[in-house]
Amino acid sequence: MILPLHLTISEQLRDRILSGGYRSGDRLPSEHQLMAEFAVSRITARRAISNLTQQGLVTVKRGKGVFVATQQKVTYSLSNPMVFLEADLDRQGVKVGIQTLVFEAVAVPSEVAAILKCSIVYLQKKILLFNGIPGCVDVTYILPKLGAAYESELRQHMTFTTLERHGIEIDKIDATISCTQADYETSAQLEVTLGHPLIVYRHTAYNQDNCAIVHGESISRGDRFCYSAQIVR
Amino acid sequence: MILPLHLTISEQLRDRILSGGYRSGDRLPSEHQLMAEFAVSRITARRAISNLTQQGLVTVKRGKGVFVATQQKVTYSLSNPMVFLEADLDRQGVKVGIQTLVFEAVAVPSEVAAILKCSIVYLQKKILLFNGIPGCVDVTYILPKLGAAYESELRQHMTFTTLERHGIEIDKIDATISCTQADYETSAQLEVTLGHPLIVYRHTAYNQDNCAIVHGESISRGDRFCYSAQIVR
DNA sequence: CAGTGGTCTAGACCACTTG
DNA sequence: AAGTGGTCTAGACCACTGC
Repeated sequence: MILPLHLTISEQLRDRILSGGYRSGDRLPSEHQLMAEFAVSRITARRAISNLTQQGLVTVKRGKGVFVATQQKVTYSLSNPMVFLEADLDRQGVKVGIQTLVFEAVAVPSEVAAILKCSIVYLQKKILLFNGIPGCVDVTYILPKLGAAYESELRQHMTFTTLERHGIEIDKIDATISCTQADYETSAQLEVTLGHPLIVYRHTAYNQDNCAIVHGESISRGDRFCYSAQIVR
Repeated sequence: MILPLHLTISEQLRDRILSGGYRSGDRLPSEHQLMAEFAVSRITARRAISNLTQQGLVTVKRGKGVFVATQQKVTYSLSNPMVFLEADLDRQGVKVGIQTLVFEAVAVPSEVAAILKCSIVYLQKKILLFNGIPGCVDVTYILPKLGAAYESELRQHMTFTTLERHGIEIDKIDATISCTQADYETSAQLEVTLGHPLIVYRHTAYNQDNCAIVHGESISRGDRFCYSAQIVR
């Protein structure tokens, strides 16, 4: 089994990283140094580095160099009983900031129409900052009555926290977790490379009358975020 | 805001895909056609295609061309009450096949020692096939007594299904869901590109006495798999 | 065989970072 | 100014696909 040059180089660098030869935060050899060390062209050296960034092992800083990535994940519990994001992260010492990009009434998109029985809904797009660093893009559709009533508060706080504060209780959340790859827009918002893995948490919240009142999608950086659950018989 | 050439090209192709100009399964223009259409070098054309594959929008087939990817995800329910993978997927019309790569007694790795109170455990590495196509790499550590007793059956069936069939009931599962990017080995096993997003389901199963009996990690293709949950107050 | 993508080279210019 | 990575070109050879 013969590997392409760029792969043999990136695998060799990977071994050095995983074995501790290069530690977390260390600078890797520059492109020129790699060209000399492995006697390859610049494109091949760059391809090797690209292989490593695609595996999330290193991050590249323009004008500075290539550095071994450091991983530390924040956990959000899906377990019953229900816990809200802000409270859960606060326990882990993470402060959540909110930067609302869009808050407006829109015609309900067709995918959402079957869930929220409405023709007009409020659409909110926001970026969540974890300790000041962008970590999540959230798109939420809210029933018009609720969106209109609590707009100023919704703009600055998490949706569920706001609703609960006004006595609107969430009784049940249906959720799916999947993953995708960052498109250009999202990659810019979350400050990651194109194609960076993202965790998608798609949810629908119901009130006590089993009416869907909120539907949305939270797209978080896969390298910074994970979900936990406890399942019982 | 000026974008690099390769990005303007890939964004333009992306629009054509999302708007339906190119449909699912269609062939995109070849590298040479892109070079002509956008008057760029081959490297730039290739970079544009690479941007699309990194977003999971297209797949490349050597000697044939570049094709718009088709997405269809299989869902695994995390919700209570507990449902096992085989039963859950069977309901969705997906047949699960198992290809065991490793099944052997090993010294317990340090990360696992705190969970399974043992010095020797059975390690099983297997690939799960969904309707014959590789979709998941599973690494499981099993208490030695159980691994030895049911080896032949464990090799060919899902762990929990086998244990339940022998009266060993799982009472609780602690799980986390995160995502990563395929390294070279995993990318070869799951037939994806380096860096492909993967969903990691890390779990510990406990019996009625609240003893951990199984600990493991299922790494699934992010483009084929997702998890669902229902959370109640 | 022609057409496709995969790998690789040498060399150029630009933008950002640091001293 | 020197060093870093980012973009881009032109051109070569190879391996796989299908006719």
